[in-house]
Amino acid sequence: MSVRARIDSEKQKLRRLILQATTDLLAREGFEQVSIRKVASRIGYSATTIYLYFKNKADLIDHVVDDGFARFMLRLGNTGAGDSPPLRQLVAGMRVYIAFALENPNWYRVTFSSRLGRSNNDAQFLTEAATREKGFAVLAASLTQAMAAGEIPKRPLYPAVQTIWATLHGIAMLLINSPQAGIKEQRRVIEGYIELIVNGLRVR
Amino acid sequence: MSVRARIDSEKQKLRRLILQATTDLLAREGFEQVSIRKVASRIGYSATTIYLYFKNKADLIDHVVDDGFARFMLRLGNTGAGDSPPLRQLVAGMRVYIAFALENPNWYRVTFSSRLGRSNNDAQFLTEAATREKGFAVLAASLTQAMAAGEIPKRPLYPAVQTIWATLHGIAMLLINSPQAGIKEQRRVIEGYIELIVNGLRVR
Amino acid sequence: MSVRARIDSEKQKLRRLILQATTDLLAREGFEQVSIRKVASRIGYSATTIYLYFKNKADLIDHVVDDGFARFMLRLGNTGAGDSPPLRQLVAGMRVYIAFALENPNWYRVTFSSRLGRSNNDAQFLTEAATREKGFAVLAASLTQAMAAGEIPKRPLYPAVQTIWATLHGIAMLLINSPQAGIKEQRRVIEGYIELIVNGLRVR
Amino acid sequence: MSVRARIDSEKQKLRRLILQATTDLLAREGFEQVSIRKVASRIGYSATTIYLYFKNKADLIDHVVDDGFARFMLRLGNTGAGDSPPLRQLVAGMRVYIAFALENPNWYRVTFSSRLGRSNNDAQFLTEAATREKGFAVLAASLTQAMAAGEIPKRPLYPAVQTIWATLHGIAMLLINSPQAGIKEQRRVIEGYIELIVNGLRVR
DNA sequence: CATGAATGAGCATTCATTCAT
DNA sequence: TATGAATGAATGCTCATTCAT
Repeated sequence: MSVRARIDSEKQKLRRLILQATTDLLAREGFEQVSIRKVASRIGYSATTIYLYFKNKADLIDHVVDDGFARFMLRLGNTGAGDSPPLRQLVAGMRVYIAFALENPNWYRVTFSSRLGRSNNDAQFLTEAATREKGFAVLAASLTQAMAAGEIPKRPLYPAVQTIWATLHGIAMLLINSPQAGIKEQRRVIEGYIELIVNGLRVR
Repeated sequence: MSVRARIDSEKQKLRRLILQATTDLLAREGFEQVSIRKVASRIGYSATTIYLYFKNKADLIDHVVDDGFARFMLRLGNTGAGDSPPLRQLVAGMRVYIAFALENPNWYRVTFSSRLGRSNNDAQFLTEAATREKGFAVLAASLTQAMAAGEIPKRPLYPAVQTIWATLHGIAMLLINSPQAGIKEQRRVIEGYIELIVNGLRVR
Repeated sequence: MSVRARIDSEKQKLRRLILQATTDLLAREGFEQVSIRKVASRIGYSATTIYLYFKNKADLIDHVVDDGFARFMLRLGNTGAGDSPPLRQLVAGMRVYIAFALENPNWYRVTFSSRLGRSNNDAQFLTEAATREKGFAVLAASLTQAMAAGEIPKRPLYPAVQTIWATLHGIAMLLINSPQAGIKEQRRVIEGYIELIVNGLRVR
Repeated sequence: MSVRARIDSEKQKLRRLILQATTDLLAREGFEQVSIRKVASRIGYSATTIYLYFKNKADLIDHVVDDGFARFMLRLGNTGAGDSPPLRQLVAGMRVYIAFALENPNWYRVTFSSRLGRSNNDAQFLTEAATREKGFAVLAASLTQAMAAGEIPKRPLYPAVQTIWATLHGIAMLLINSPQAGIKEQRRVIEGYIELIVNGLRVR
C-alpha cells in the first residue's frame, strides 16, 4: 500500500466512524436529536472535525441515508430464496423489505420521508434506484421471472415494481408507526398485505 | 348578531387567520420551518398574540392537523359516487384520498407521519379513525357493501380496511415525494395501483 | 351607608380579594411564582383589573407585605403573656416572632429580604417600624419594663431592640431555610437562642 | 510555560472574567437582574460564549457563589487575631463576618438566601459548613478554646456555633438592608450585638 | 367597573457554522 | 489533520403593561 493509499485509508476510517456514529444516534434517538455536536462528542472528536469529512449537516445525513440504503439493498439481494419459484422470491423480498424497515425505523423514516434526508429530488433518486439498484432489481427480477414462468400475467414491469414498492412502503410506515402492535399483529398485517398484492398480481 | 356574537366572530376570525397562516407556512415550507414567530410575522401580529389563541406550538399544530383532517374527511364523504356500485365507490374514495394528499402534501406528511403532529399514539388514532370516522367509514362501508353484493369475496373487514389504507398511504407518499412526476405519470401510477388492489380484493 | 360608601366598600372588597390571592400565591409557591396574571386568574378577574386597584406589581407586593406586617404586629401584640413579668413577656414575644415567621416563610422572606418587597429604603421602614409600630413596641415595652423592674440592667432602648430583632431575624431565617429540621430540632435551636440572648441581657 | 499551559491560562482568564462580570452584576443590580445576556454583553462577548465556560445559568451562579465563599472563608481564616485569647478571636471572627457581608451585600444575599444560589438544601450545607469548613471552623475553634480556657462556661459546641452564626446572619442582613445607616450607626449596632452575645456566652 | 386584545422586551438555550492556529 | 474559540440566528415562551371600549 502506498503512503498516499494508507493516508487515504486512515481518512476513510474516521469518515466511517462518523457515519456510524450518526447512524447510531439517528437510530437510537431519532432525526431531531441528530446534531453535529452530538455526533462529534460520541466519537470523541471535535465538531469541527466533522466538517473535514462532510460539507455540512445535510451532506452528512445524505451519506448516512446512502449508507443505509446500500445495506438495505444488500439485504434485499440476499433473501435466501434464490432457488424458489419467482413469485416466492418476490414475496421473500417483500418480507425482507418490511423486516429491514422495522429493524431500522428511524433510518427508514428519514430515508423515505423526502426533504429530510435529501434536500432535492428524492423521488427521482428513489424511483431510479427502484429499477437500477441491485436491491430493487430483485423485485424487478422476480417479477420478470414470475411473468416469464407464467405464474402471473404479463404487465409492464416498471410501473408494477413501483406500485409494489409504494404499497410496501405504506405497510412499512404503518407498522413503524404502530410500535404498540405485537409481533402477532404485525405478522397478520403483513400476511394480509402480501395475500392482497399477490392475488392482485395473479389477475389481469 | 349580538355584540357578544360579533366580538366572538372577530376573535374566531383571527384564530382562523392564524390557522391558515400556519397551514400555509407548513404547506409551502414544511414542518421544520414552522415557528411561532414566522406564523406571527406572516399575519402581521406579534408572536405573543399567537399565545392568546393557542396554548403553545403543539396546540397550534394540533389544530392545524385537526382542521385539515376535518376537510379531508369531508372530501372523503363526498366522493360523488354515492349511487354507484359499492366497489366503484371504494375506488372513488381511494382516488379522492390520493388527490387530497397531493393537494396538501406537507399537511399530509405532518398529519400522517406520527409524533410530529400528535404527541401520543398516532397509529392507533389513525386505525381507530379508519374505522370510526365518517370519512374512513366510506372505505369500510363500500367494502362491506361490495362483499354483501357479492362483488368481492367475504373477508374480515377491519384488517382489509387497514391494509388498503396502508397501501393507499404508500402511494400517496410515493407521489408526494415525486414532485417532478407529471400528471400523466401520476395517473398511471394511481391506475396501476387501483387495478392491483381491486384485483387483489376480487380473489380469495 | 351612603351610596358612595357602599361603592367604596364594594371596591375595597375586591381589593382585599386581590391582596389575599396574592398573599396566598406567595405563600404557596414563592415570590418567583407571583405574577399579575396568576393572581388575576386565581380570583377569576382579568389581569387588567388588578391595575385598577394597584399601580403595578411592585405596588401590589408592597401592600401584601404591609398587610402581612399588620397581622404580624397584631400577633406580636397578643402574646398571651400580658400579666407575666416583663422579661417573660419579652421572651414570649420572641417566640411568637419566630413562630409567625415559620408559619409564613415565603411572606417572611419577601418582607424581610429588602429590595424584593419594597423597591426603596426597606431598612428605614423596618427600623422605624421596629420602634413605632405597636408590635415591635411590645419588645420595646417589655424591655423597658424589665429594666425598670430591675430584671435586667439598664441600657439604651433603641439599639437593644434593634439588636434583638436582628438576631431574631437570623434565627427565623435559619429555621426557614432548614425545612428538613424536625420540630424538636427547631425547638432546641430556639431555646438555645433565647437562653443566649436572655443571658446576654442580664449582664452588663 | 508550555503552550498548553498558556492556552489553559488564557481560557481560565476568560472564565474568570465571566465570573467577575457576573459577580459584579449581581453586586450592583441584584440577583433578579443577572441574565446570561447581560453578563455576556458586559464583557463584550456573545451570550453563546458563556456556555463554553459554564454549563448553564445555574452552573454560573453556583460558581459565583462558591467563589465568593472561598474568599469569605479565606478572610475568616485570617482575622489577624491569631495570638489573642480565644474569646477575642471569636469576636474578631464575628467582626470579619459582618464586614465581609457588608462589602458584598448582594453576593451575601444570594449565597445565604437559600434556593437561589444552590438548588438543594442550603441550610444543611450551611450548618455542615459551619462546622467543617475551615472558615466557620474558626468560630468553632475559638469557641472550643474559650471554653477550654475557662473564659466561658462549657456548652455543647454545635448548637452554640449554629446559634451564633444565625444571629450573626441576622445582624448582617439588618445592616445590609439598612444602606442608609452611617458607619457610626453600623458600628454601634455591631458593638451592641457583640456585647450581647459575648455576655450571653459568659453566663450559664 | 372591568375587560379583551395586543405588544415589546426579555430570557435560557441550542445549533450549524467559521476561522485562525 | 484536527481543534478550540467564538458567534449569529433562531426558537418557544412568559411577563408586565397599555389602550380602547
